[in-house]
Amino acid sequence: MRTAPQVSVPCPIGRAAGLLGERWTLLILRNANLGTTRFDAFRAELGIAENILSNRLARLVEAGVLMRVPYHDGGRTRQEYRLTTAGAEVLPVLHALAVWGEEHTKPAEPTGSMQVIHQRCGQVTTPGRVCDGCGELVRREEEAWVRPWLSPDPIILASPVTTGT
Amino acid sequence: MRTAPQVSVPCPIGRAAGLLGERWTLLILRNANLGTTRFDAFRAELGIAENILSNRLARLVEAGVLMRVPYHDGGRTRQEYRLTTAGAEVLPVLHALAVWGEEHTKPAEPTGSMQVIHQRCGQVTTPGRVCDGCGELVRREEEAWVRPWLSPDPIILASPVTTGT
DNA sequence: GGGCTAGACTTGCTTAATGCAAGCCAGTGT
DNA sequence: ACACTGGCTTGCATTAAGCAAGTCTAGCCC
Repeated sequence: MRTAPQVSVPCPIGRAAGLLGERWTLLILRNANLGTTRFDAFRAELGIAENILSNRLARLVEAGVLMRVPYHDGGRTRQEYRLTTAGAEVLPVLHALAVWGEEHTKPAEPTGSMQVIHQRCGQVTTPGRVCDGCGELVRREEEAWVRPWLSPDPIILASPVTTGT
Repeated sequence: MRTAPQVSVPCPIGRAAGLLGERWTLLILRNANLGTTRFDAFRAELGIAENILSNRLARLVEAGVLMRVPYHDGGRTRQEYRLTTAGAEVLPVLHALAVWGEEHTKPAEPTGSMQVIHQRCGQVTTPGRVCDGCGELVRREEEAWVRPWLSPDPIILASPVTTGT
């Protein structure tokens, strides 16, 4: 399959789209930002075929967007896929997609729509940098998403593995 | 090929990604936002196969993101593809991708990087809603992109066909 | 200590999407 | 009358995606 066609074009949008615009990739990153880390969890949440998931995760690790981290599970070592800083920084892309999708597409059956909450002030805000409610910058650690078709509880965004925080 | 798998899921990001995240779609919309309207121009600029382009344009028209508009070419009628409001509103997605791509990907050979200019104040700004230079909201009509690997001249964004403006 | 189970993958095969080349059609310029 | 251009469509080969089944590791349970 070799590296995607657009990954080294001069246009940054082309390069970003070459990686992020592959099928499943944005969905994987969405869920990773919501805290999913394990192979099986991605598989179950997205309904993606396992070979494709394996392929996508490998590509995202190679691109430095996810990082394979060993973790301890009842005494044994397993792997999980954690966001890197680069992975966390696709958040604005997800925000933009959420806004556009909310505005210009329709779900099959009406459900409560997704909401972004600024935990610091408790207000619902439009996905973006600044809170509609209090006007402050929404820091990632203070942002939570409500996805009512899954659960009424807000989900705080996952923090990236940082070699530095 | 039927309508993409994710287009009616409850998550707006999934719906947006189901449409925009198809291969070529973001690139087509990028170029449409930069003023490309004709089939042949898209084909030449993107190097996309004609049957795929035909398919994508049809899908984007169906989704209400582009609109097929007849135009006059030396006496005969041809078709062009113009942005609708929905198409113009993918701009924030393109901005977010541009920022991410600039930050986290590398071109094959170093070229001057893409810049966004706020024509009102003349400053270069980070792609986004607010101008870094003057602090004002950047309106679409005041925004121009410089893509130095193609030309040093700024390109003003295309305006959508509006049934109302 | 033998079988069971969970997580994380591979492998093989089928179906769908992509890419390439060629062809078509209407109007236009020569 | 003929080549040409823009905008397609059709056919066929190649590549990617989806599905099912199998593998491997290592605890865990009795």
